[in-house]
Amino acid sequence: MISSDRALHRDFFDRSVHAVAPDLIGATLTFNGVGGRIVEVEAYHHTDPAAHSYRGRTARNAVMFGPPGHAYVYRSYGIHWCVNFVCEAEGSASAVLIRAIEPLEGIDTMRSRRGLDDIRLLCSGPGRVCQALGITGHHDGLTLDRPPFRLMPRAEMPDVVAGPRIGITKAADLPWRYGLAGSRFLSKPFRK
DNA sequence: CAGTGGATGCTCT
DNA sequence: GAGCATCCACTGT
Repeated sequence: MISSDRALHRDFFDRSVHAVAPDLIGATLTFNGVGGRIVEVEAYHHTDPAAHSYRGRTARNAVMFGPPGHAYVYRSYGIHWCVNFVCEAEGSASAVLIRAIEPLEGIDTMRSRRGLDDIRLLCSGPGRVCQALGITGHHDGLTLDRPPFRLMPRAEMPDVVAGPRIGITKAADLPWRYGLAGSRFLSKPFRK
C-alpha cells in the first residue's frame, strides 16, 4: 500500500518511537510547501527522564498524550519553537524531535525568515527548522497527514548513524539521536 | 574551531 | 524561583 507519491500513513507513527525515529531520516517534510529532507532527529520515550511527558500530562505536553501522527510544538528557552512527531499508541506520550532538515523547497522563503543566506544554517537545529518552515505554537496538535504539513516517505534506504542527544542534562548518555551519515546539514557532527 | 554568556518567556515546583 | 529538548555573538587559540 506504500507508494512513493503517497504521504506517510498514520500506522507509520503507531510503532515504537525508537523504530520511527531512524525511519524518519531521509523522509521529506514540508510545511506550506517549505521544507526538505529530514537529516537529524531525537527520540523521547515517556519513560525517559529527559522527555517532557516523563512527569505526566500537563497543559503544555497534552498533545504528546494524544493520537500518533500529530505535531507537538513547544517553546524552547523562551525564544524558539521546536516541533515533534507523536508516536506509539494514544496515551503513550512518546515523540520524535525534528532537529535538522536539508533545505529543498522554498529556500528563498527560508532565507527571508531566517535573515541569512548560508543554506547550511537555514534548518540545522530544532529552533532553526521551525523558524525556517514557519511552525509556531499555533500549529501544536495539527495532524501530519494533511496540509499545512506534508510528509513523504524516503525513496531509498539511507545510512543512518546514532549518538547521544544534544542539549539535555537528564539521561544525556542515551544514544537516541539519529542522523543521515555525512550530511552537511546536521546541527552537529556525529562522533566516530 | 572551542568555550562562554546573554536573551527571553513559559512551565512546573 | 529554578530550569530549560536553543541560538547567536563574542572571546581566545
